Amino acid sequence: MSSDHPNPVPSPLPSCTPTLPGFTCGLDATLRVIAGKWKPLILYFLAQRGPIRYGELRRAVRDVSDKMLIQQLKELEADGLVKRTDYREVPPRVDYGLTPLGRGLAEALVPLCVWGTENIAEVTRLFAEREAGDDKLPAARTAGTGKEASPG
Amino acid sequence: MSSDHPNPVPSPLPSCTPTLPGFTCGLDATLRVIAGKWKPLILYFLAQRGPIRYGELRRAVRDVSDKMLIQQLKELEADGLVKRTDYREVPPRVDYGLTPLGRGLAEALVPLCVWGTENIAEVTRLFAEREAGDDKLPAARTAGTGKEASPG
DNA sequence: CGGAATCCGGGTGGATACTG
DNA sequence: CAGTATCCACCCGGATTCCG
Repeated sequence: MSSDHPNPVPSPLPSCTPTLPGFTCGLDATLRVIAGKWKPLILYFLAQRGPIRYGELRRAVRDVSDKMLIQQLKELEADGLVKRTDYREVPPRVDYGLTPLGRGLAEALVPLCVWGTENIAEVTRLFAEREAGDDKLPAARTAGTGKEASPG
Repeated sequence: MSSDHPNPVPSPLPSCTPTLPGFTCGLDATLRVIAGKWKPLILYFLAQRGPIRYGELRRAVRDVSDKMLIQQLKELEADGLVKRTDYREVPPRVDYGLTPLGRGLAEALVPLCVWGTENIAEVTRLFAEREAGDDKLPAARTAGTGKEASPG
């Protein structure tokens, strides 16, 4: 069963140092840190636009509620990725920026952003098919990731 | 802590082509594709180990149930990232591999893997503090997104 | 071995109203 | 402006059971 299968064998990716305590691999560790619907987007916007105020961040990350934004920001802050600065003024002024750790993580997101931009046509078409109701995928689609599919 | 400004202005990241139809940016599009607790891990394992059988993949992605693994694989297949091959044998033999599109996405995950590996110490410490019940984070941890990535 | 179907609890996350 | 508090629908995802 070595040479007779129709699947072309791709060249393997660089190793992931799979022997880590508590985590499957480095990717696993990263995924747990950015686990949360809005965290990658938050990190990336903060990286792009520098320390920005709460309201501006909320406008940038569209479709996010106050509750979720605050919640995820608090977690990111507790994880040492985001730094909050309260200027203690009236009216209130608070801004959020990245720590060095957070900036490193944000930079690691760049290839994902590039991939999405380069393959935007494919992705758009895929989501259009999802919306149209695929015959071959009755429940897997609706139960999958259809929640945030409202077009903005 | 170095003697830096409280809010150091980071060097801006490369642009994200923020004017895309339906998506906030390229990163947003990518995130919707890999939305799902196990999808990035699945993609990465498939990229590393080539076309592998179902059982082997399940062993690689630990802590995943059959239901979730199958579900996410189906979505990845429907999205044109994963290719399933059924050899129609008894006992059944099926393997999963990446399409060119999936391969590209998996390669975009490499920096995240690298970041996790390089910062494994920080991440491990953070999660240890979470488990210990942090005094400074009474409710944000328990009510927050501490566990999963909401595939959304 | 490789799946499919069903039940089901709990967490996620949205909406709304309110505060300083 | 920058949050906070509360309610609750909904979906994720685990366990179990059955099929080809």
